[in-house]
Amino acid sequence: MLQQRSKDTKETIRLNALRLFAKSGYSAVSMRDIANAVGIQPGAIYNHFPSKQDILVDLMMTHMVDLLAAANNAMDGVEGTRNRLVAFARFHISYQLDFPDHVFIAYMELRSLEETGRQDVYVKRDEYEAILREVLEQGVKEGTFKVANAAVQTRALLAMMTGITVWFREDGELNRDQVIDCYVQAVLQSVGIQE
Amino acid sequence: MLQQRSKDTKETIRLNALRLFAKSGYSAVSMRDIANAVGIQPGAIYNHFPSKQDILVDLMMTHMVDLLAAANNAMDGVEGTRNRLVAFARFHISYQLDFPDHVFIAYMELRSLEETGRQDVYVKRDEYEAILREVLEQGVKEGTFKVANAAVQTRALLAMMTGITVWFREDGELNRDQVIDCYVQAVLQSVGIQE
DNA sequence: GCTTATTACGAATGGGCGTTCATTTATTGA
DNA sequence: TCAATAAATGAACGCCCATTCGTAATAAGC
Repeated sequence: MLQQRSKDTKETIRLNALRLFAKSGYSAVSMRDIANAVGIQPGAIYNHFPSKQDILVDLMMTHMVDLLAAANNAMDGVEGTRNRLVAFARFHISYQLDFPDHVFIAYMELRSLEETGRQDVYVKRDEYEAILREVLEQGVKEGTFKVANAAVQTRALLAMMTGITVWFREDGELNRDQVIDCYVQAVLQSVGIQE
Repeated sequence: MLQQRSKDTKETIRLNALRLFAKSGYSAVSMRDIANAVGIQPGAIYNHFPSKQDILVDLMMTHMVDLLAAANNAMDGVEGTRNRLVAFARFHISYQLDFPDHVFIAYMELRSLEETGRQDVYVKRDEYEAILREVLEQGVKEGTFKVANAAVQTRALLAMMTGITVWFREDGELNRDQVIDCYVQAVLQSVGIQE
C-alpha cells in the first residue's frame, strides 16, 4: 500500500515534525517518530527532505519569513507611535497564540541549528526586533514614551509578550481578548503611558 | 588509573551535566558526553546517580529549592509594596544572571521530566510565582499599582525578566547594573508607577 | 595492617539512531 | 497506451544510546 501525492506528503511531514519538535524538542524526536506520525516508512522522508536538519531549517525559515511579512502587513499604514506600539503588541501576541508551535521552535531550537541555518534565522530575527525598536526609538524622540534604553526595552517587551504561550489556554479563566488587553495595558504602561 | 573522592565526583557530574544540558538540551546530551567532560567512564556515573533522568531531577529540584530560599531571604523584612516589587525584581534578575544555566534548564527541560519529578517542580514554581503575585495583589488593593489582572501581570513580568539571559553579556554595551535599572524601571512603569 | 565498603574501569547488553538503497508501485505527460 | 518520473517499501548500514556487571583498585574504619 503506497501513498500518492508528494506535495501532500511533504506538507504532512512538515506539520508533524513541527508538532513533535515543539512538544519534545528536536533531538528527542527521531525520523522514525516523524514517519510514524505521517504514516510512512522512515526512508520515504528522504524523498522530500535531504536530512532531519533540513526539516528544522525549513520550518524555522518559513516561520521567520511569514512572521516578518505578517508583521509588516499589520503595521502598514498605522500612524502615530502609540498606535504603532499597540498595533505591534496586538499583532505579536495574536501571532504567538495562533502559531504557538512555530514560535516555540523558532525560539528554542536555534541551538539545534547548524551554523549556516542559524545565521539566516538571526538575520530575520534582528529584522523583526527592529520593527519594535524603531517604534520605541521614535516614541522616545518625540517624548511620547519614557524608556531608559530602547534596545533593552525591545527585548524586555518581546520576552514578556512571547511568554504568553507558556501558560495561556483557550479554555482558561480569561479569554483571548481579555488577556491581550492585559498585555497591551502592561506594554503601554511599561513605556510610561497612562491610560 | 582511578579517581578517588566520591563526593567531588558527584558534584563534578552535576556541574558538567548542568552545563551540557543548558547548552545542548537534555536529550542531545549523552551519558558518554557527561562522563567525558568529568573524565570518567560512562558506567562510573551510575555509582552516583541511578539514571540520566535522576541527574536532571536532582539539578532542577536543587535549583528550585535554592531559588525559593534565596527569594524569601531577599524579600524578608522589606516593607511597602513598591519596595517589595523592586526588591523582587532586583533579586530575580540578579539570580538569572548569576545562575543562567540553572534557570534555563528549569524552564526548558520541564518537558524532559517524567511525571513524578515534574509535579514536584510545578509545586515549587507556583510557590515562587506566588511571591510576586501577592505583592501585585497587595499593590492593587492599596491602589498603589494599576494592574488589570495580577495573575496575568505576574507571568508577564516573570517572562520579561527571565528573558534577560537570552541576550545579556557581561562584556556588552551596558553593564549589569545599568541593565537591571532599565528592567526595574520597566517593571515599575508596567504596574502604573511613574518615577 | 587488614578488612570492608566505595568507586572506578572496561567490556558487553539490546535497542534505537540517521541514513542509504535496491526494488516496487503509482502517477504524469506525450 | 506506455515510457518516464515520482514516491513509496522494507531491509540493511554502521554508529551511538542508556544501562549493567564482573573485576580491580582505592579509601576508611578497626
